[in-house]
Amino acid sequence: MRIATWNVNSLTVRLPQVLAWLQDNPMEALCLQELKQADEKVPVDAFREAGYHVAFIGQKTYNGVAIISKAEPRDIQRNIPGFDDDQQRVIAVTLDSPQGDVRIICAYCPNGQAVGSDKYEYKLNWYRAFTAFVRGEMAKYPRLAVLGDYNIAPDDRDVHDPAKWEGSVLVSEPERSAFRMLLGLGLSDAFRLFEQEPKMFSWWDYRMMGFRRNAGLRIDHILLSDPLKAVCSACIIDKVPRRNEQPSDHTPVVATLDL
DNA sequence: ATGGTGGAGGGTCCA
Repeated sequence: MRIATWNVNSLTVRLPQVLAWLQDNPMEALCLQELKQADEKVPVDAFREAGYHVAFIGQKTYNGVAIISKAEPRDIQRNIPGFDDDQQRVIAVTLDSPQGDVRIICAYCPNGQAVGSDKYEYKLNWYRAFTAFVRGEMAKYPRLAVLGDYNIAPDDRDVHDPAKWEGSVLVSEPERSAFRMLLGLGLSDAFRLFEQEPKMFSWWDYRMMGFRRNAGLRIDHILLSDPLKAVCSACIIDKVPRRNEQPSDHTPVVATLDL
């Protein structure tokens, strides 16, 4: 099975690109972030016609996440239980696989805006709550994948110009430490299980021709529990959709699981 | 240091 994550920066705008990409790249699960649309606007019918279920939690203007899946989603969890938050950033589902249940968590982690800002503090608090949530999910579901826009570049290999970015939001040490806490639960960054080309990124700023200069960051990740790590045979960043007209500023990350 | 672009929504806010 293949699973993927893609921050689409408005599903209203990007729906045709998502459907076209799924046509070329069938997925057992596709995690979407930044829908930027209310629940009633989520294009459930369009996905159904393409052969997919949709579990989602929408939000007007900002945030909103969805999991597109071939199998019918079960045990849908929206948001982080016990974490009071009006921003819709998390959804989790259980999917059937030949080896048994696979738990999929889709997350749009906060951006943080700038180190020291209120939004930065919110980001670090959010990560504490999210890590506790994932710890609980791991205890319940051995086969767990956590996919999303983490808004953290884990180390300098994931940054086009580490000197320029040093200490700033998305790469600061407290953020990287929060990311390592997640890994510390027993999760592995699927992309780093394999040899990769240098300067591989998943996001490029719209401004200053970021994509043309490959001035990007790797901030979209697929984390796998050990039982899924053991069956993961590939993880790639698909840069093709970033070359579309009217692209998202992010591009999909895909993991292949031999299940 | 500033501002560059894109999305949403009708002000600016967010990324």
